[in-house]
Amino acid sequence: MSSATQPPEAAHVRRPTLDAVAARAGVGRGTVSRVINGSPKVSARSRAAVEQAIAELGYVPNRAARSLVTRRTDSVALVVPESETRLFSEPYFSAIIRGVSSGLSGAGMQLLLVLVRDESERARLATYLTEQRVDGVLMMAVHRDDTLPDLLDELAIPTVLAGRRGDPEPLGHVRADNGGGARAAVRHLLEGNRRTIATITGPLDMDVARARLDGYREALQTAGITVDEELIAVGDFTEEGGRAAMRELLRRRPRLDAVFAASDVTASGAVLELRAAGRRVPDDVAVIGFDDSIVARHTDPPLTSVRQPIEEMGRTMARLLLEEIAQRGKGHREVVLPTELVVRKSA
Amino acid sequence: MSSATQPPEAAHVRRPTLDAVAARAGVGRGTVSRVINGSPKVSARSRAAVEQAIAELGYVPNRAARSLVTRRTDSVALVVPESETRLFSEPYFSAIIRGVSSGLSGAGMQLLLVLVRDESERARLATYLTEQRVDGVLMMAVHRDDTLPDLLDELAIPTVLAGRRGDPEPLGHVRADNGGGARAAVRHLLEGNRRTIATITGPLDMDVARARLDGYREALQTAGITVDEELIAVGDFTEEGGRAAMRELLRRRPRLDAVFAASDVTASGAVLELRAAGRRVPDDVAVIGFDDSIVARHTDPPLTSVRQPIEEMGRTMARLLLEEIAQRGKGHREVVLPTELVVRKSA
DNA sequence: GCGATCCGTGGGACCGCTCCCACGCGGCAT
DNA sequence: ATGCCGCGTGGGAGCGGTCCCACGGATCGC
Repeated sequence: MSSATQPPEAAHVRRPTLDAVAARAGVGRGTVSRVINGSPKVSARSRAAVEQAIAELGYVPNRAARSLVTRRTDSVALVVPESETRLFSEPYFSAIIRGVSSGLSGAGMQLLLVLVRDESERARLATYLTEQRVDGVLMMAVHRDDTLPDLLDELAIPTVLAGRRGDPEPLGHVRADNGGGARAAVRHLLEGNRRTIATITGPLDMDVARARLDGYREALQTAGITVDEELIAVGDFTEEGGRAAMRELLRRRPRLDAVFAASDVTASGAVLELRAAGRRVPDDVAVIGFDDSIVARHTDPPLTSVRQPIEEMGRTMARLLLEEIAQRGKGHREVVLPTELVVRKSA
Repeated sequence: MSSATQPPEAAHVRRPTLDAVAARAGVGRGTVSRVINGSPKVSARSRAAVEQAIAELGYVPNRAARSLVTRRTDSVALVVPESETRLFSEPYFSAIIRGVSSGLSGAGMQLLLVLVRDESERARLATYLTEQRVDGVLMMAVHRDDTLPDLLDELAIPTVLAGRRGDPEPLGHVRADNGGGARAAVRHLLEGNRRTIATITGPLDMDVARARLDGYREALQTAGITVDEELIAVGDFTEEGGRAAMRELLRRRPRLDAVFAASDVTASGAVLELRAAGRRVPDDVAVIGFDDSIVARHTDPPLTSVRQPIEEMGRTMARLLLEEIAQRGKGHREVVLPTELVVRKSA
């Protein structure tokens, strides 16, 4: 396009400024600014002139200049404890991001990804957030004793959590209906005429784990079955944890005929251990997982599992955050999204 | 901490500015700026005074103001075609992000995540990048005919790709030694006395797929075996593609005794199909996958697979990009990282 | 017909930083 | 003593927007 007289190191061409647009359109800076920001107080002819000038010049406002004066950055941070990216059932991470990104797109908001590796980085993040660097924060995988959310609350930075730390949770958050999912799973097992139903939980300092355990209890009680505490083993969402818990359960209650695991990975560990013990799945023992992750489709037999609408959760988080940013205090809500039992071969 | 006389809606406390620091330290603005940016032309006593003032005030420079004048944003974008996040062996995505984030941390660079959903978003991204919004761009999953990289090249925006579009690739990029990994896999099969070794490729418009296929060919030729084109089936990295390709291969060459698949997911599809056809894995047919993803550990039997150092790739991408940003034109390099065969039960 | 009202507009002030120029001052050569 | 050099330094001039005030002209009511 451009001719040969350009300097070879053309680095960073100067982009047209608002002044340039104003000059070309034959109006003042203020008017151009108004057009860009959609103010109604502009005559039709001025608006047309400005819009044409913008198109001709290929003008795009400078973000830095704008945010210097507006004190808004038009970007939000998604904070993820690095330790969790590995542990969490893998697609979860991608799906949340996909959802958040989709919920943000259209609002012209940037997504900043912040992985927190260790305590020192966690401290640095605190400083970081204290600057006026983001308009809001999304947090994944918050533990019960995590203080970062409190800091955010204190700094009055709009925040939305994925899941809650406890009940009640003062901050806005989105979560799946973990209890409902667990109840559905146990109900399914009962309908399959299983009577001695065990469960392997997640770490009980996480609300998801507690909620799933509570759902398990409720479903049994509703069916008029007394909960046998010996049928409850604590896991940690890992495969190895699932194996260990399963061994323990088999020792305590050898005649169990079903297991509800709080994650697919845990369930896959349980299946391995059951097979090692000579039990057939689902013939002797039925197994249900949670998450409906990729693992569920690839175990042998494929796992019946509770699906949570992860991408939808991400999208909802973004929506809540945008609302909260737009009108502080109006938000601070919680949203619970439905789960769904996906029946495969293991139960 | 603060007393009760504060207004209830304390929103956005005014942070101290550089002027405030200068006043407190009893120096000029210029000196404070020099200290912050590590200029050597500051006397020890001035520096000490400034540093103390900064600490006392809890001063943090305003990013927007700085980048307005420096024309740097201190942030880089990671561009990911949304379609790929689903398709790609899942942990890949997380691992790259983890690596990039780790490579970026310390350099004080922000990571912007940009998922490109469709063509319209792709076009918008072009505009977006034309603004002075990021100092550099990382791109994942580039296809052969992707024009975005060319645009970036044209705009003189430092860019590093994950993988290359073709050979040669003018842009800086990082990739795994796909050919070497494939050769190692085939060699392993040969050492296990397999002689009729088939392969299921990925989509051949992607360099990774081609490189793995080439590695397969080379390993056979090195062993003095003529490549039988009927033993090559084209897949698409999906499970269903793997099944279809496997069916086709069994039809063409019923007596094959090994399969090298270009991804774990493909391999898992192949295993399912082999079992459906009554073949035992690995007894009758050995199978090797690629990626060493989570899927590999959970199939039955667990897959022997070629591991690529994904996180390391992300880290390296970040490093190359930072170098390129620091001194344009010096970079533009390519880095190839080694792969490694992980032997499990399937071969 | 005249003042009050309103609408659209131009442009100064400012956001918080970096860049750079000019200046003061001490040390050294002359 | 005089000049020169160079090191530290202060502060003015922007960077490219938004905000808001003041102003001109058309409209309105009486």
